[in-house]
Amino acid sequence: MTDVGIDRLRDMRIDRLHASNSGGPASRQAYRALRDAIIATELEPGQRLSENELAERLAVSRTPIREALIRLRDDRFVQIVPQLGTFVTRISTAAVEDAQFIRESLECAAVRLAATRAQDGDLAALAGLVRRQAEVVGHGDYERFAVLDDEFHAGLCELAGRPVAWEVAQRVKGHLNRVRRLSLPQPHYLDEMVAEHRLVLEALERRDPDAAETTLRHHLRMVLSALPAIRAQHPDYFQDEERG
Amino acid sequence: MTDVGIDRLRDMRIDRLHASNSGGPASRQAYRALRDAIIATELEPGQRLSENELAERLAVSRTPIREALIRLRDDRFVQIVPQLGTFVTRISTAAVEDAQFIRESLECAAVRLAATRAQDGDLAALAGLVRRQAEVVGHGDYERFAVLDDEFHAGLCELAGRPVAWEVAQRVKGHLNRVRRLSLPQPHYLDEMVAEHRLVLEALERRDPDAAETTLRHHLRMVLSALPAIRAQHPDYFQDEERG
DNA sequence: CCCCAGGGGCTGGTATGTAAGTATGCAGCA
DNA sequence: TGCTGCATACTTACATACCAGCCCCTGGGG
Repeated sequence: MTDVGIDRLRDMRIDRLHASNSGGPASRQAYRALRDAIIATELEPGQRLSENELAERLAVSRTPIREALIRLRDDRFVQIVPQLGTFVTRISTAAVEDAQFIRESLECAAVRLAATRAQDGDLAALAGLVRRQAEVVGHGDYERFAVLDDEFHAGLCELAGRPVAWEVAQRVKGHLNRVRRLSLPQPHYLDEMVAEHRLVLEALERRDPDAAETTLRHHLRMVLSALPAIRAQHPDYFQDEERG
Repeated sequence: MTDVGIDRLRDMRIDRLHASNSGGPASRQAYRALRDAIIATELEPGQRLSENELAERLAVSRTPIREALIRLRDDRFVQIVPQLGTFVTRISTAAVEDAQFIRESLECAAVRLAATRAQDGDLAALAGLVRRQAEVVGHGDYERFAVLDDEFHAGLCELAGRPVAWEVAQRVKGHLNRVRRLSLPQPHYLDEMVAEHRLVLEALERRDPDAAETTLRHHLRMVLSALPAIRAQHPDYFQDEERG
């Protein structure tokens, strides 16, 4: 396990801690700040972290930092090796596929439920969401689209009466987002996303569980298509040379 | 939120900490000990926990206890209220159904994969497992069966090439186990379990994903059938009076 | 020149101390 | 009798201090 160099730690934008993460206890703020930084690869895969350094940089003691790192370890975003160090996990093809499997299983099961339970009013709200997505894509606002995208998928689980499905999916989704961030967003890619959202929505309006599931599954798998290209571009970010 | 009384804490069998949980750092041992105690309702739903009391009882400092409680909160087994106390979560019908949904979604997706990927040798191993289950049920060994049951479901995910599915399922399964422990095990119930395992196995041997999924889904839902009776028997263990 | 032994400086794991906030019970008053 | 307000004894959240173990570098011997 090579050390990328702790100097990179200085690249992390700690102002994240004072931005959207300002709510709640320090440990939770630290968790969000570190998680965001890892997903954005501001903290690079393989990089060694130091509890002391992080504590100093985020202006808190080691205790909340430690609690944040424990949660990140459960999320598999860091690997804690006693008496050696804490490392940002390298991207593993297997781990990404695991995350994809979990998300796909949960969301597809949810969308089937949604197709049978959804009320017209709920679907109208979802339709409005898709329209707004089309808008922001027109303006090339990638960040805003990411938020609306999350809201769409959260909405699906909500409609199914299983918001917990989205909570779990969101936790593993970080691994997918880290990969997605490495590929430059292409406008035409975003258009496809919105179009597929629309297809899912239409299947729901027809109360067709099979079509909804099939469409959503295809939609969710788009993310993985960019994986090989990214691994070729950033081989040092991956831990597996061969297909795992 | 009423306090059941901290005296109940003394009921917890701390020797658990020195039994199967002896491996690893103290924080992990504490986590397992507390989790086991909660699932076995040695720590009762709604009961207030004290970091100091637990630390004293498990003969460690408050730090590892605290880290264990944080993990348990992520698992939704305890609820931490700042400056007030930490409480064992009451059983929530909604939470149990959530856990059931997640487990069912993941395992059913896995068993479909297993039906297409399984090698003959793997299936033979699984068959041996089912045979051993029949044996221990014959001896009325409930504890041993629980272990073999876990191994069976873990094996399904393994065959699918998605061991992570079982890891996630196992974490939420604690909520289901806590309910199951409250219902007295009936020998004929165990026989049914083994029979259904056999049905799943046969579907796999036929490489029939649909049958495997349907059978497994029915099997997994057996646990929930006891829920209303348990709620009637232990109303104080539940947080929801109505169906939620 | 090469190899190996040892010490210093890290690491995470644990223990303990400090601060801030809430429920509770009792004292005093209407 | 019933209500109000304060002192107190808890709680968690956070900060600090200490410990054991590993890495690495360096200096001395072969």
